[in-house]
Amino acid sequence: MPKNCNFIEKLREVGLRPTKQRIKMCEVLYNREKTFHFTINDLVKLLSEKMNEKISLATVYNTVHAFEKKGYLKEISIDSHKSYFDTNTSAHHHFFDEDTHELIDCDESDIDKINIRKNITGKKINSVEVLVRVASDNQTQK
Amino acid sequence: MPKNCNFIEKLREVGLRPTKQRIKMCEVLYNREKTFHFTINDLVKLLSEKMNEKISLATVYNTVHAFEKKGYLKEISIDSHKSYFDTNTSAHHHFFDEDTHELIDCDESDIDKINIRKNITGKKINSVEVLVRVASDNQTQK
DNA sequence: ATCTACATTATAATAATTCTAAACTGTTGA
DNA sequence: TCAACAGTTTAGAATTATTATAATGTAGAT
Ligand SMILES: [Mn+2]
Ligand SMILES: [Mn+2]
Ligand SMILES: [Zn+2]
Ligand SMILES: [Zn+2]
Repeated sequence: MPKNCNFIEKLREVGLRPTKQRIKMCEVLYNREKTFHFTINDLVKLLSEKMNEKISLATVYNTVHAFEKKGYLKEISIDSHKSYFDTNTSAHHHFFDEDTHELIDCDESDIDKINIRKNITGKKINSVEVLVRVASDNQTQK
Repeated sequence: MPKNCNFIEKLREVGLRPTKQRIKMCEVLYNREKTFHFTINDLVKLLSEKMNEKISLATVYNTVHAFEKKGYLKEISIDSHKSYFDTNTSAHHHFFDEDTHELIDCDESDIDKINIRKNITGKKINSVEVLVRVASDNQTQK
C-alpha cells in the first residue's frame, strides 16, 4: 500500500510528469492488495467514484496507453469487442468467465510450461499465453 | 472444391435460406484448398472482387454471425481492436505475426496438450487456446 | 515570478459494428 | 402456376469505442 509520494517517484522515474490525474490513476490502479483486470469503462467509473473533480475520457485513454507503453499495464485480448487491461504485467495465463465476463489469473502452478515445437523462420517468440474459457456447469444445456 | 449445389444443401441443412449472397459467401469462404483467417474488411474486399453485383456491409456482418452461430465460422480474439474469423472451426492454437498481423494455425504436433491443474468451482472448461505472438528477429532492437 | 514543455480538456472526427424499416426474394401450398 | 408470407437484403442512420484536435492549464526549471 504505497503512499502518493511513491507514485510521484514512480512516475518521475519513467519520465512521466506526476500530475494530479496521473497520481489519482496510480492510486486507483496500484493502491490495492492484488493486481486486477479492468476495461476503460471500469476505470472511468472507479475514477469518478474516488475523485471529487472529474477526469476527461481522453486523459484516461492517453494515460492508460502511456502506462502500457511504460510497462505499467498490459493489454489482454479476450474479446474482440472490448479492451481489457491488467495491472499484473508479468507473463501469465488467464481464465475467462464467459458468464460474468471476468478475467482470473492463473498461477505458475496451474498450467505447465508450454513447449512450442514449431518455429517460424525469421521470427522470434514474443509471448505464449493460454486463455481458458469457462462457463457455468449447469445441466440445463441438454 | 465443392460446387454451389453443395453449398445450397449445406445451407439448407442448417436452416439457412440459400440466397445468392450466402452462396457467394460460401464460395469465397469454403471453396478453397485450406482453411483461412480473415477480418470483415478482408471478406468484403474478397466478395467485391469475386462478385459482379455488390453486397451490403450489413449482410456481410449478419451472415458472418449467422455462420458463426451455426458453427461454420469461429471468432478469434487476438487484437481487441479487430475481429478475426477462422474457417477452421476445430479447437486449435495460433501463431500471430505482429509484423504482418497474420494468423497462422498450429498443428496438433506443434504444442503439447495443455494440462489445467486448477478448476473453478461450478464452472466447466469450454476451451483452452494458446496464442503465440511472434515478430521479426532483427538484431535492430538493441 | 516567469517561462516553457508537457498535459488535460471538451469536443470533433473516425472506425467498427449494429439497428431500422422499406424493398426484395426463396419457398410453400392452394 | 403463382399469390402469399416469412425470411433476407439493403442503404443509411444510430451507436459505441477509440483517437485526433486545438485551446487552455500546469509542473518544473530558471
Ligand atoms: Mn489499445
Ligand atoms: Mn462478434
Ligand atoms: Zn492477468
Ligand atoms: Zn485458425
